[in-house]
Amino acid sequence: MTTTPTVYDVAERSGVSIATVSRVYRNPDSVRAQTREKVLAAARELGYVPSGNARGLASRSTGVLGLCFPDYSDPDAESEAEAGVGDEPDDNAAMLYSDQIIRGMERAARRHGYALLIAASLKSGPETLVAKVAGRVDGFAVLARTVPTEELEVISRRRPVVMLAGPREPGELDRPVRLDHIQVANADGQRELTRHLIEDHGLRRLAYVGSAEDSPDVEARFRGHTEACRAAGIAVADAPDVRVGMMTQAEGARAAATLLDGPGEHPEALLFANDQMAVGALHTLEGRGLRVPQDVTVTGFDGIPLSRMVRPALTTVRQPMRRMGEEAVELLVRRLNGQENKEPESLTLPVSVVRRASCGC
Amino acid sequence: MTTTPTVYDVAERSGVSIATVSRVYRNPDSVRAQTREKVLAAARELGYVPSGNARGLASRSTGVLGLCFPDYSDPDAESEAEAGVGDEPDDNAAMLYSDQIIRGMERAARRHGYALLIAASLKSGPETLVAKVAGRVDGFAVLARTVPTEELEVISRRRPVVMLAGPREPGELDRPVRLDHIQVANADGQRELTRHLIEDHGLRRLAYVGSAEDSPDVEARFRGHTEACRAAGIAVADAPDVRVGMMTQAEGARAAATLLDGPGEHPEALLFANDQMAVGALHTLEGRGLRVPQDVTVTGFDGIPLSRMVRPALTTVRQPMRRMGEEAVELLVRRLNGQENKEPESLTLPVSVVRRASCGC
DNA sequence: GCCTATGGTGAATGCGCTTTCATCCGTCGG
DNA sequence: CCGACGGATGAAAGCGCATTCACCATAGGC
Repeated sequence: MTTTPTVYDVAERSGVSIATVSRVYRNPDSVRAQTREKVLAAARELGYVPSGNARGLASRSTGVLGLCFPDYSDPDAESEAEAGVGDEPDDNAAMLYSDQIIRGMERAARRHGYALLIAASLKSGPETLVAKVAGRVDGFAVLARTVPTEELEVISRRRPVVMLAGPREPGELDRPVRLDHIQVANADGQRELTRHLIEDHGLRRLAYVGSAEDSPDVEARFRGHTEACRAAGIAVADAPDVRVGMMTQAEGARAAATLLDGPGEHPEALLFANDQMAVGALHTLEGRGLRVPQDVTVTGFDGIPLSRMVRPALTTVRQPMRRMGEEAVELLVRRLNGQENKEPESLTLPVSVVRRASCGC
Repeated sequence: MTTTPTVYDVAERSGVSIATVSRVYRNPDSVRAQTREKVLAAARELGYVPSGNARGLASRSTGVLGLCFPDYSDPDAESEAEAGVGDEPDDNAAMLYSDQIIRGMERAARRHGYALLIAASLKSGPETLVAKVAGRVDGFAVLARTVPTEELEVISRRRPVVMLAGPREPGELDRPVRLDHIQVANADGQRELTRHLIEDHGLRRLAYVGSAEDSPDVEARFRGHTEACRAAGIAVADAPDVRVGMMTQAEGARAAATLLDGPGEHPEALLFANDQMAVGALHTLEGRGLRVPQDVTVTGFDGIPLSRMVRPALTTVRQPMRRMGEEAVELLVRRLNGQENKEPESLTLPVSVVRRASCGC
């Protein structure tokens, strides 16, 4: 690897100008076949690989879309899993959320001729994410509040940005940042699920487990739950019955214990704001000899693969995460094709209640 | 979006030179705090986002690593899944192979300060992949034979490339392309698993199901199987007992049926070259009222999450896919840090037999 | 009080490519 | 036989940044 060959080298070797070399790659038909072959041969001999940077710089576009997502990784769980001790259910399942989005975006991006640049937010350097992603892509998606609002504000003035889940309009109330936005019908889904438990299964004593973080998604889910309860004349508190720190299996197991150990009769149904926690609860219940759904009903939210693998299979609300990734790309592509100054769009994807064994269906 | 601001605009607005603006981003400490603030303020006002392209061009590196993987997508399965009809087990599980690698690479890349550019191979334009990925990254990994050997040959002369799984040295025999290479101990794993069935469970009539494609991985697994059989004095054919086209659940189910319907006593154990097929076989067996493992033993290979969710849980060989992704990044990073002209490395990652219910453990 | 460090800054160059615009040559109509 | 015309190619001007190198001021050192 002395010095990597450039258009100049290829041009010289094939006896043409750099403009022609460029044409061979960008618009082969505009070059005489014979000339083209000469150039390609020279390129092959030299091991010429066009510089994406130079190309992007000169043409003012990269052909790459980006995705920023939060740093879910738990270093401890990670190393433990790597060590090969036991199966790593939590980790595998937990990742699927962002994985599905990646998958969806990748596929849609490919259809439109884009590649996908992914980066998890690093809490390190100040402008790390901006530099790493925003500067290298034509547009990108951000998972919830991965990127500081202020940065988003600056970037979104120059590049299409679509926010996935999370708040509709981040930023101060007086100066909101308006972005394209895609979310799922969290409230609708949970409302329907709760309604199902109440009306179809005749359950009345429901307990809801949400998260402590300020998550618009979880709030919306709880709101749906509340609405369904109110509609059925069931009293509900203003806040979830239990709030956990992280929405993991371990926390779900703990929350279940808390609810069962509470005063009075235990709830007939434990509703969790995600599947992870619900699965954790299943373990707790099994450990205590309580049968699901005969003794207690358990439900989740998300529809991760794990939810249908556990016994009993989990009744949950399926989120179309892959579709969300795809829609994000579609939106970005639309923006890049001349819709720059249209008003921000907000898309709400429908969810579906998946009735499985854990609610008695 | 009139014209996007550049260093020049920021420089002018803050009354400094472009060199200083550049310093503010690349090496903040080398600029007086007061000057720095001025610059950052101007940048904020203008909505300045440094151009990754220009940066990469000037500094001759991108800070991005790449991954090319095959286009697994099955459009039909896809749309069906999106339509929401039923759960989509096959799809979810099938993707995990590359997802795990992505995850591993992403994480390792992040640790080293790189972002990850992913692209599935498109059979379209000639130099698509090269242009899209190779030109934009500092180095990249290729999953098996995703990229035409000839392209790889050219690219690898200029960029670190590591091949994941697949052949050790692609290319013509007389002119092999030597790349860094990471694989798993396919033969070891299968040998150990087969040995386990023979010695620990006393099974003798084993049937192996592989794939028809020319896959070095599957070949290696079958070789391990063969060795274990020979070592135990059991006769085996030169080829798998059944070869399927794609290694899917459906094909696995079909293969199981074929084996059970064969002449004479049916095999005591069905060994599959991956988990997908084994899971499919489980369905077939259940449908016929055969108990696993009492009537038939079933094993897989890969250790995908699905393998432990099914009933009975599948005995299999776990591949450290995530680790493979991580090692790929480590290798690339090492190359990028001055090991350019070292001999190609080949790394074989250990696998582990996971004994679960489907073999009687 | 002169000379040398030292830290902060600006001028200028080049990274490798795309993209007009101009040029050249051969061809065709008159 | 001449000018117009069209296709293939070359010349040259950036694209936005990093990076010497030179420069200037100030701070010490003698």
